[in-house]
Amino acid sequence: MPILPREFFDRPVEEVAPALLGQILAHRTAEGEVLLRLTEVEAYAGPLDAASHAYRGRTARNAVMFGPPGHSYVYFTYGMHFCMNLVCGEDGDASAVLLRAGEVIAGGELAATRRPRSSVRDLARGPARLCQAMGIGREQYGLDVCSPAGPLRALAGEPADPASIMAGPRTGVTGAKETPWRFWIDGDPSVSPYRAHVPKRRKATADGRG
DNA sequence: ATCATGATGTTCT
DNA sequence: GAACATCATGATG
Repeated sequence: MPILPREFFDRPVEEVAPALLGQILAHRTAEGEVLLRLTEVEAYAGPLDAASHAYRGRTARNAVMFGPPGHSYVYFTYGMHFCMNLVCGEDGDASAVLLRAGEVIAGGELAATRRPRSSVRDLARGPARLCQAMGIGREQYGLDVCSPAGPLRALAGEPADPASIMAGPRTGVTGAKETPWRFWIDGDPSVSPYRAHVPKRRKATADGRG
């Protein structure tokens, strides 16, 4: 299976994101390899996008976003989960595509070991589940997915039929709520349910009740 | 199927 | 201190 060339990622992020649907993410570890067919993604467009991690400029966490395309941006969130992006655009654009869901097409046994209580359908249905099933964590930060010998690679699959690609608002973000940069394959069972962002309530309210 | 809620700790203000 | 690109679970229809 051929690898995706760097030029694939070196385009505007809103163009790369839908093109990623149907492509394959492969991750090889000592335990084996898992292959995932991407079915749902979200585009984030650098410092001008209020929903992007690059919105307030470069930090230690988002540094890889400001580098060349075709690299992985992995971040830790909610105290327990990892999510994974692929850097897009020209070097310095700081745009990236969040990998939200996919279908495990090889290495399902290994993926199931990593998510023992999950049904097959839910193995990579959601960005944090995807990372868990694929074995993605801090160690995979900044890897070049266009490197043929690398452990983490983006492979050329069967691109999704353009007629089956849907677009809508991004999930769980507070800024730029309207921008329809979530893309998914219509009707695919591995696509995650949409959830609008809800601010968390603190334990105690300071308004005198309770 | 939906809804509500607690868990957890890093990052940024 | 507050926010956070989430998930599992338990209640309910």
